[in-house]
Amino acid sequence: MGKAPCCEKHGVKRGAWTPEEDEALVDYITKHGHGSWRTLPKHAGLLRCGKSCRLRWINYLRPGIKRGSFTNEEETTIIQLHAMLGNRWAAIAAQLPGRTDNEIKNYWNTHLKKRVRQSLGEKHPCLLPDRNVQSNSPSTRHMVQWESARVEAETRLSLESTLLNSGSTTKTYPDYFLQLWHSDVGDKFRAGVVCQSIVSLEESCSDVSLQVKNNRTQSLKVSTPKLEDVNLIQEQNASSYKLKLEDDISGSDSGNYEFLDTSDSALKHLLRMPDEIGFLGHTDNFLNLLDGRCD
DNA sequence: AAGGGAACCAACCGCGTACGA
DNA sequence: ATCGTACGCGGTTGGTTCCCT
Repeated sequence: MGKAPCCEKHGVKRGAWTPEEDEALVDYITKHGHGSWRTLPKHAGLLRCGKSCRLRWINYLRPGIKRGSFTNEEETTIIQLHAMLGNRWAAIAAQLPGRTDNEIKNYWNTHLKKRVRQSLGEKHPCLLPDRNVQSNSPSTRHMVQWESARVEAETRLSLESTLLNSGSTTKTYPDYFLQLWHSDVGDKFRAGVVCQSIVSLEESCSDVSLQVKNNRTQSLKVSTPKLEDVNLIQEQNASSYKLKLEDDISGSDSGNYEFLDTSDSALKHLLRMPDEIGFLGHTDNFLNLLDGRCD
């Protein structure tokens, strides 16, 4: 089916919003609610497309938006959640009241990614793509980007595999997701925070994507648990969890670069993670979880 | 002082999906 | 079941500001 254009291109203003436009948008939404974003600009007397209005409202004008620099606690939360969720900015933003996905995404790309990479590079150089592979050739750069993505994906998969094996070992680490589960962020998930935002989180991870080689992608629909199921999720036993994880992983073939979108599966498993699963180590900083992988 | 590159961030674009007809 | 529409999300762009030489 054809994709409908988001808005008429002619007669629609673009670029930075003026204070007058902001005022008009705020006034209208305050009085009438946003209703249909598509028709809102017309009703509010704005020469903007609905999409633009929605973005402006959500990212800037909405009440409760927290401006200014991120606190250390927020930074830590972002880093830890990103380790679990990947680039699911909306899901991460759901854990940071007053922060928008766009803001978090920008902050990650401009501040945190670099810092985390630096930190990883110092402690765990093997997790970074080969720094010697640098080229101005577009094709080579493209390959480097692919390789970088593949390394990251394999690292995630490897960590998840380690989780599987942990049942038969008494080694203290590295139960990546389990440790995260028992970290500060995991505490928040288990406590009320996860209940408040469970809907948005579940919405954002309602599909598990299966990356197939040759860039073919197919979607595997999974059912979205209802709020009342949250308690049940907590009660699932360790063996069923492990079996589920094994099922997911056995369908992938890391050698051929077929792998689960472990960001999604990780969150899904986290939300189903039973308390009974024990783990013997604990650390607040997820970077520490990688200790021992490179040594 | 100037200009060039880097950093930052608001806004845009395209895709996937939910939902109603 | 199919199609059309609207919405939400993540990636990307481009304008502005900052910083260094």
